[in-house]
Amino acid sequence: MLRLNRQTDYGIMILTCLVREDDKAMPPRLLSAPEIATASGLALPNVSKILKALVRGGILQSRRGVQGGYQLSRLPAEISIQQIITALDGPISMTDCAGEGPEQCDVSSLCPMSANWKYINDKIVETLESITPEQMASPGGGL
Amino acid sequence: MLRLNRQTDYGIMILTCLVREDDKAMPPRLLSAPEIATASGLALPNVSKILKALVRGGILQSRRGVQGGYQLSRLPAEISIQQIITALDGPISMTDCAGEGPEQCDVSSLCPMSANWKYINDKIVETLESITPEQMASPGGGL
DNA sequence: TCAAATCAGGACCAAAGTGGTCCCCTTTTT
DNA sequence: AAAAAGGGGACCACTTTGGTCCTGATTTGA
Repeated sequence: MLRLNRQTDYGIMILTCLVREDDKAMPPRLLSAPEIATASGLALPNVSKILKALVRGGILQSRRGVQGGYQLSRLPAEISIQQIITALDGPISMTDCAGEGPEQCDVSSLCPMSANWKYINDKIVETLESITPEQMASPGGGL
Repeated sequence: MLRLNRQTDYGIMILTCLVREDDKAMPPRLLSAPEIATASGLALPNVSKILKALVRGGILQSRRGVQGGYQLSRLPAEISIQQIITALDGPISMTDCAGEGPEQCDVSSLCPMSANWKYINDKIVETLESITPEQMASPGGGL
């Protein structure tokens, strides 16, 4: 069905929450995992797992300890859906041929499809790169 | 990883084979599943399964009996990657929200993301609709 | 200095999905 | 009637996903 996995879907929901909060509070304060779980309506353990992945992906920054929590690591406008997908689901790669790095395809040098798959892949990445969670949060979104 | 399943990948390979054959033979002749398996280098049982799905999806026509086989059900230029994906993997639907039909999301009328997901989904469908297996078969492909 | 709060990392398991093969039936030709 | 095809689906091993939980490391502040 060419569907994002659910973690990624949740991740985007979470980011839209955080972007909205980030907008409100100036300077932006840290939100703890339990707070984010409540705000998003998702279960804490799962939210926690997703937040950690978003930190690893460089989208969020975290601070441990009392009064610790998470915050965006850059401006909302500089975060794209594409980046979130990559953090939670790995790089987009429609087929083996479309992926980066050493090709597994035994005849990659001969196969004409390889280059075309890369092109298609890039097109989709481009589309997802152009959309921010900020836009996702508003009904019209300009989309 | 946002990857097509392997059946779909194979399906596109098979279609590029068929398009090439269709080009050669005038009038186009039927190709049997074993012939297509040989031409594509894939295992017969699997090829057979995929061909059946492509018939159900309206992309191929089949004829049973001796001298039976498969052929394109319309001109190569009228077949898109998108159609093949839909036949073998169901309609593209990045999230539950992005899908057609009755929404499962409990707050679809409130959720601002729903409309935006549909927009993103459409964009991707559009991209895949614009590419034909004919293009996939050529190294440059114009892509 | 110690307890509480908070994130980090990963183990773990049930459930679902995928990939691939095979079987039996129907249709068509000779 | 026999042989050559496709149609439909069952079946199962394997992998992936979704979700929870546990243990350890850090930070704050009383």
